[in-house]
Amino acid sequence: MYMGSSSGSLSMKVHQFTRGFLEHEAASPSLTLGCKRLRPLAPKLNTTNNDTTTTIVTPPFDLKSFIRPESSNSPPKLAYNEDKKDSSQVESHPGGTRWNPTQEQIGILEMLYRGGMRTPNAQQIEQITAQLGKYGKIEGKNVFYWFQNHKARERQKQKRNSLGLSQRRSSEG
Amino acid sequence: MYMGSSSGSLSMKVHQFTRGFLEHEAASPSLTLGCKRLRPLAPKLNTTNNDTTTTIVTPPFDLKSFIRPESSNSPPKLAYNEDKKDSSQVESHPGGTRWNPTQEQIGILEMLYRGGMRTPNAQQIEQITAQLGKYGKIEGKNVFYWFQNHKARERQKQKRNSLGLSQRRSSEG
DNA sequence: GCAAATTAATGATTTATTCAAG
DNA sequence: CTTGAATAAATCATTAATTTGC
Repeated sequence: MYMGSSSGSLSMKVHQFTRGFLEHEAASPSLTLGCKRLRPLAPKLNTTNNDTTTTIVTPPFDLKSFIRPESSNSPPKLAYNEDKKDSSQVESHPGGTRWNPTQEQIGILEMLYRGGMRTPNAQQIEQITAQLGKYGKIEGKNVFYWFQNHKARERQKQKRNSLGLSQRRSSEG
Repeated sequence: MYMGSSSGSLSMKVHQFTRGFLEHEAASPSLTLGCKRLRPLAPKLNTTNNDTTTTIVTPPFDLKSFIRPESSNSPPKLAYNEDKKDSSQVESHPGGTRWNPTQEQIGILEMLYRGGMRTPNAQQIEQITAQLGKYGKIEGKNVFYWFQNHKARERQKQKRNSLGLSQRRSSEG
């Protein structure tokens, strides 16, 4: 683990608030969880023991509306928007499912990474996204994910490399 | 990555002293609560082209601006008002430390969990938060975290339990 | 009966793993 | 195979219970 703390200093309580404003798609589920009408099915919230006769104002919200029939994590990744409020014109990428960074973006990101940045916080991400947005469509979450993945993968490579070096002495000829 | 909860004109004002959160934060990517002005997150076609007339060519913007050494800004957590308890005792102070759920909130959450909900998405969380907000201050990220933690800890218990049972089976008979 | 110290519980963050698109 | 995206696991950090001493 990294964090760079918890190694002796017992007063180290400083932690940087990194992630923050990543935006994510809602992955609208198939079920319509309309919040318009809720069925007053719930009888009442049986609170533990109420010494007061205060009737808990049971919210008329239907639990079923929340509970997803299937916890399948494979929601339709359709690029649709059930509630297109701000339908901006789509860029030149049709089925744009995921961010495909441009060279400029990658370059800048790597530059930042090499510069020492590992987990930018909301503020940083905001700026990075703003800058990278000039070179192509990008969102804050993309920046966040990129750093996460890049860091993780660099470590993987490092690890593999390290192992490889040890073994690499006989084969590989 | 989350944002505030609320639906409404809830003033998202953070009383953070030094936290420096420009906005509410969230950690896991899965939520998408729209900001006041930001759209509720379009799945992917939501790129508001921020076309500023700023002709700032900005080279590669200052990397340093982003890369912030930890030592640079380490605002003391502060918030240690141990004996400072003369006025704010309500749970309405956002500048609090962390969410401490009420029994009602826990009850509803457990109810939902038992109902089968595991990883509610933004939409669900939005509603849950709205409802739970009636019983006490709460944010969307709290709901998200709760489910994450609860699920994980239930599994831990299950695992431990399972192991215990396995051992018992041997000498059982 | 209260307060400091300790423990237990759990909210919040970070990291590792996995999944899926290209 | 590469890699963005998502999830789960592990960990940290803080708060509430509980214990201990006066």
